[in-house]
Amino acid sequence: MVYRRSPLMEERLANNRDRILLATRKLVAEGGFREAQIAAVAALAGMSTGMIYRYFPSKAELFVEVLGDAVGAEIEILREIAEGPGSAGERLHAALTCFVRRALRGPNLAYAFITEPVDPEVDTARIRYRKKFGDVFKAILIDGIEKGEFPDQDVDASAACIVGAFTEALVGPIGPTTRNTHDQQRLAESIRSFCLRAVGGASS
Amino acid sequence: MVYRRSPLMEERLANNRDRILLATRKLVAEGGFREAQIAAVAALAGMSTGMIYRYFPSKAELFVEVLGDAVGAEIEILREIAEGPGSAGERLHAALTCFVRRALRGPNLAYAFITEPVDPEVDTARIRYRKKFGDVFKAILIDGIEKGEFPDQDVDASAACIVGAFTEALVGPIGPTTRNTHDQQRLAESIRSFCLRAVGGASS
DNA sequence: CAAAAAAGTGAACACAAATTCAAAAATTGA
DNA sequence: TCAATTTTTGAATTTGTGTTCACTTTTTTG
Repeated sequence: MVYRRSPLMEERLANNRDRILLATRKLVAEGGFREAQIAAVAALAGMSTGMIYRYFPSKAELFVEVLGDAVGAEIEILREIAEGPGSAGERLHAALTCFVRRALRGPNLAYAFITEPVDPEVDTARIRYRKKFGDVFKAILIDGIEKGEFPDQDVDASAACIVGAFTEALVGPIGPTTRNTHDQQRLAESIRSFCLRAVGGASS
Repeated sequence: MVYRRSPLMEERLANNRDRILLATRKLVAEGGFREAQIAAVAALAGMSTGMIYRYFPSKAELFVEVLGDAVGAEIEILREIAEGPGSAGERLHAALTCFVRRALRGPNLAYAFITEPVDPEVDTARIRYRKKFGDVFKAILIDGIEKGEFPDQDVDASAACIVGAFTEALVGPIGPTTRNTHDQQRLAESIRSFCLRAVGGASS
């Protein structure tokens, strides 16, 4: 054999992979998954369609990875808050605020990740990731209940309800309406209050 | 002209239309929208594919109508509760119970109507219908706030949160898990408590 | 530079469904 | 029954993309 992958090449390959992911993310952020056809991704990444398949076995897996990366980042942020200092109520408050704000900042991306219709494979992943979001809240709830801050409750259901509540409250307004900062803050505040009351912590 | 549509024919036509709707509903209930291809619908309804297009301009519009009919029926039931007797808290309690129960009874249908990936046209309709669900709860909330039963709150946000909360809490378990009646009742109870606390009414 | 191997290309292919439409069957009124 | 008209059929067409693969280009090493 007279060819062996050099470190430089290695780097270029990794680079290509990143470019694909980046291009996909960008397209999804702009026009949702439906705008992110392989041809479009390839064009934006400046490579051929065939190339994509050198790095990802299928469009679905590419999407799942993009979804996972984005969700993973969000969860990391949330987890930091969840495991940080403060009472359970405070942390829940902070987590909710943070999440709603971030979702409103990138409406299309949020829509795509929360509910845009895609193929079943991607959807399965989405459900998994939603569960992960729930787990972060669940941890706070368990802690709060242990410390007597929150009343006893079905933490799985409550966690799911929290995720669902802001999901729904966000996606409605996200689609067509573009809101100003003031409205956004009010919305964030409303959702937060709802969830905090629901969980039994301080209402405002 | 020697052909004029007779009343008998008129009836047959209407019948065909109903058969199409029925077949579609059935297929969706069994295997979601994805199983309800035009060919399958036609086969189940006992007619040719071309026939479908005599009654519906496109698959999307057929789906929208099926979705609308099903949702309309649910909303009718909810509205009856909402406009019925009892305190706002009681009515909210009843409405939530009813909704969760009905959804759990027909899991696939609920899944299809709540989140199954479909094309954008249908999805737009779905968002509209979700809003309608929200409106029913919103009405109860407004009433309850007026009567001093619930604390003042952003009723739009709260309504959306309620819809989102049980939607999420239901769809998770709906997909793979088939639950027994006891679990279902617990789940219904959990969701209900969450929402009632959130709204500020009696907790249990 | 040359040969071997891998990376990269993009037009062609595959595929699954929705949709159409020319022809066949059925209905109607005389 | 017959001609006019409508309904019904289902094979063929269309459509939109994902995916492949024979070929070209680039990279690597002797």
